[in-house]
Amino acid sequence: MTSQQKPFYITTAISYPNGTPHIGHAYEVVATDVMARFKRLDGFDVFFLTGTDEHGQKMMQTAENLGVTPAQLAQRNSDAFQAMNDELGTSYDRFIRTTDADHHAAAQELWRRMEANDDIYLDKYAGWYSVRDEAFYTEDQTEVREDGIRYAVETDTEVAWTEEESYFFRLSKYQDKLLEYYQNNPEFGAPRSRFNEVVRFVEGGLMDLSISRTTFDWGIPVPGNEKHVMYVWVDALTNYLTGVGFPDVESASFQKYWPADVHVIGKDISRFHAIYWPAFLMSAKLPLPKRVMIHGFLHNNGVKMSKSLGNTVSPDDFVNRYGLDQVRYFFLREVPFGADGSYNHETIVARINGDLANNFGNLAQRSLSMVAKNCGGVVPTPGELLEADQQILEAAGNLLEINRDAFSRQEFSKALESVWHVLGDTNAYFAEQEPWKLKKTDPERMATVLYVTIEIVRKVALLLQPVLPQAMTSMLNALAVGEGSARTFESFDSALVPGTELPAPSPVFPRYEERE
RNA sequence: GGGGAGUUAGCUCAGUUGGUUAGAGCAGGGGACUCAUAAUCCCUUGGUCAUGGGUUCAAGUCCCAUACUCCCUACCA
Repeated sequence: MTSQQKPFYITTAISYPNGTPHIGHAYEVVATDVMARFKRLDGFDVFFLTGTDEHGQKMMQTAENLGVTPAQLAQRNSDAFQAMNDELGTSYDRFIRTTDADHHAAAQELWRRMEANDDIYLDKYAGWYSVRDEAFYTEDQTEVREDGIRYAVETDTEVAWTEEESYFFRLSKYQDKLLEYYQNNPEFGAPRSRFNEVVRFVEGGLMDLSISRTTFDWGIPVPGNEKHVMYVWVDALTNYLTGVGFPDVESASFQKYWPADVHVIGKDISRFHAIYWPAFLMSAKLPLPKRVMIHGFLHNNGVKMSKSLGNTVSPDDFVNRYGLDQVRYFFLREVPFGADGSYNHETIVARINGDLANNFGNLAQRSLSMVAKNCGGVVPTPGELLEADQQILEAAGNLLEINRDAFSRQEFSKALESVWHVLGDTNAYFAEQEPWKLKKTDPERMATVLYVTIEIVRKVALLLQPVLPQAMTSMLNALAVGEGSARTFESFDSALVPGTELPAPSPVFPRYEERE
């Protein structure tokens, strides 16, 4: 890392660890990891933050039910989330926990800054409260039924008029400022349809936000009033600042990385990230993140996962069954990022066998094994390049720019599609040139065709490292590509050196075979 | 109730500021090849672009209506 490298700060949402991780968590983390790896290979100084959001009433309750302390529960499940990250090969730079000491300091400093800006006041939070739901409802969300008791319409639970002292954040003050920011930064929220929902919501008017609680104490105390703990979202969102050194705004880390380039989040929490978070930051007089990328949900065969249906799949099961790189590839290739997606066994196997094993794996294997058998196991020396050679090389050569462009908008499936288009053309090129015939008629021409083919495999392997880190390491090893800068995008436009000795090739992507 | 997105080949989806015979991948059918992971290549069958109107010399692409699907409408990725 040199100081000249451009910084790139990317985050996932932090997970609420009152349960163990599922496919949805894995999906988000993998996508973010791919983005981080891509940027690193492209010469950026990347900081990748992920972690767990451990405070709040639900954690307390879950802990109580399990007969452990909140801290114990948080530790246990946070560890499970970190283990998932490690299993998925996630290249995070820090795994943050909202129970970390520096995070306490950061959240309290954010609070003080908002307070100093006159955006926090003490009032009463009143409404129809359902003890069972732990939620307040507005009058029109409730109804008095025949028994004379008032119920929450949505959940059929009894409600009672309750008043609780609470600090409020002047969110209403930021309505126009937010709309102006959206207007001036049309790429702030993506995809467009999700961002529209956010904008419409703000246009509909913003009410001040209750940002503290007095009914439990598992949280970060409000500075100057220990009776209150911070609302969990004030606490949670601040993690993005803590991760890079806040409250020390003069620190090298904070100076370099803040504001964040991308917050990757799920569609259920877009409001917190695209409305509350920028408002908090405006209030605290801190720069705003550049982009909030909102992804969709994955459904098992179109059906939502649930424990009672018995169709839950843990990331663990997935990886053990299909393989890590295979799962990473499937996540990013199958579903346009931002849209909801569906997965099932057949589709996954089709991707693994069709795309990875057949189109790509086999192309590498057929060309490399010909090199091994007919070129003395070294990178062949190409002769004069014909038009067919130049065309296919040019198509592959364009891939880096195409991928940069797609990645800048987190369009992973588009990026991968462009790569596989070239792989398809390369298979056609290979078949058309018939190097196995040239072996007898024109060995020099054969050498050229093989060279062109394995050079394309090299370019593609470089590009696919973010998605397929393990397999592409093998692939680049098979091409005797050196470590270090030879494996970054800096070397994309260079080429294999004729005469370089190559190891004996073996298939990189096994086909998925059904068990009997 | 209000708001957003969508409805294109069997399946998953592309279709730029409206312009000639609507595309891709997978699946299906036929053929070729033998370097390769029974992989690959070539050819090919599939669409009245949800429905009904309208604007236009010209509409999948703009406008209106209808039907259906999904999502948002204040705290689970």
